[in-house]
Amino acid sequence: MALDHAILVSLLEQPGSGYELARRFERSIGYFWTATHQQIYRVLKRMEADGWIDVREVAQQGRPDKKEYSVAALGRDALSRWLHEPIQPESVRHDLAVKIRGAAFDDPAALIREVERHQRAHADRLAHYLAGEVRDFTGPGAPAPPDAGQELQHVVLRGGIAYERMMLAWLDDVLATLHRLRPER
Amino acid sequence: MALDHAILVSLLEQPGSGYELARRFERSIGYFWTATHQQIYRVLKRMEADGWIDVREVAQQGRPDKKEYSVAALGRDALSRWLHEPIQPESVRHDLAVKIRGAAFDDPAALIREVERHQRAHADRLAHYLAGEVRDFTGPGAPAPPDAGQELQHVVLRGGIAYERMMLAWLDDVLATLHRLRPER
DNA sequence: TCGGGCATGTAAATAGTTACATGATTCA
DNA sequence: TGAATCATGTAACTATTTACATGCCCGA
Repeated sequence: MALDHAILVSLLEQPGSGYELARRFERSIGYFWTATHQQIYRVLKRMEADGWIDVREVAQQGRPDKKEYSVAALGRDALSRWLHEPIQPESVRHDLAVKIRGAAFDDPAALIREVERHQRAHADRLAHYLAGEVRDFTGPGAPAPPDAGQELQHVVLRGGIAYERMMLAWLDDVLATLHRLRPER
Repeated sequence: MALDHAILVSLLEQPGSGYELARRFERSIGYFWTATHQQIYRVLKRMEADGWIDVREVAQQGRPDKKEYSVAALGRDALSRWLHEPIQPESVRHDLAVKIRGAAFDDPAALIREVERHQRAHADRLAHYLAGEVRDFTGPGAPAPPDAGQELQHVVLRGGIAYERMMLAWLDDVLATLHRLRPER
């Protein structure tokens, strides 16, 4: 289970509250590991009880108080242990592929809208990634020379960019296939 | 939840037993939706109780009897309903990306072996996909002209191929980055 | 005063993983 | 005889999702 570890990494990059983590899981780290705030609060509680993370109550002005979590020595050890363990081939969950194969038993043309929707979502995400890359890594405001952490974050982002480009190209292929199968043409 | 639907699609493509489904989920449909036999038997039982699928006891020679499942009208309806519903952006789970970002707080070079392992796994899977493509779709034994079902299965397979190629290229990028970060060099 | 953002949670249901269990047949 | 394949399951645990819940502050 890597939610624990994803949270530890995020807290090492920047300590923060459960709420802040939940927002990071909607962007940034959330692009390769999703989690809702309910899950995050539960895991934070457990990791705190296990001594993996420390809490600090932070009073804020004009906002509710928050609990700022940071990684303790035990948490660092747990992360390190996980990093040195091999991980098994990741399990994929690709609804759209199931739908495409299922379309053979329904109306393939009915999927066109759905595929177009996905294509737009991927195009948006790609644009977002590319903007982030310029902002954080390749633009004039980016730190030079980058440190190891930045290099590693950048290569993960490049993976996201490559993934979105691959998906857009494939969804084009899917659309062309669906159009070819339409009876009326 | 798409496991139900993945099973329905697989049974429409070819009726079969829980055991056979479990093996399909190790190949073919399993490349974009994973499930273990325990999950499959549970879902089959539920779908049978709901009248989505029919069972037929099949006696076999030299093997235990099996229950052959096939999709009933109610199951087809359920699948059709799902196909016409939009699906939400899929949630990603990418352990390796978490590990790479985590490596900033450990020894990045220690990840090299792990990344190489993943690269080999993706290369194997790509070779497997390409062999399947020739066998089922582009080779001389393939049916010509292909029907809609084959076209759709082929486009899903092309997606798998594109994914594996993208991953191999990205893992090269990751390795180059990790090597660049090694202190000794 | 109403909606949205900040902040934290509980409860219930569903899904997924891991471990255990059984029993037949075939092949080395 | 022992391992591998075929075949089906139960039980316990862990993870994830969805729904419900509270309360403060700020700006329109």
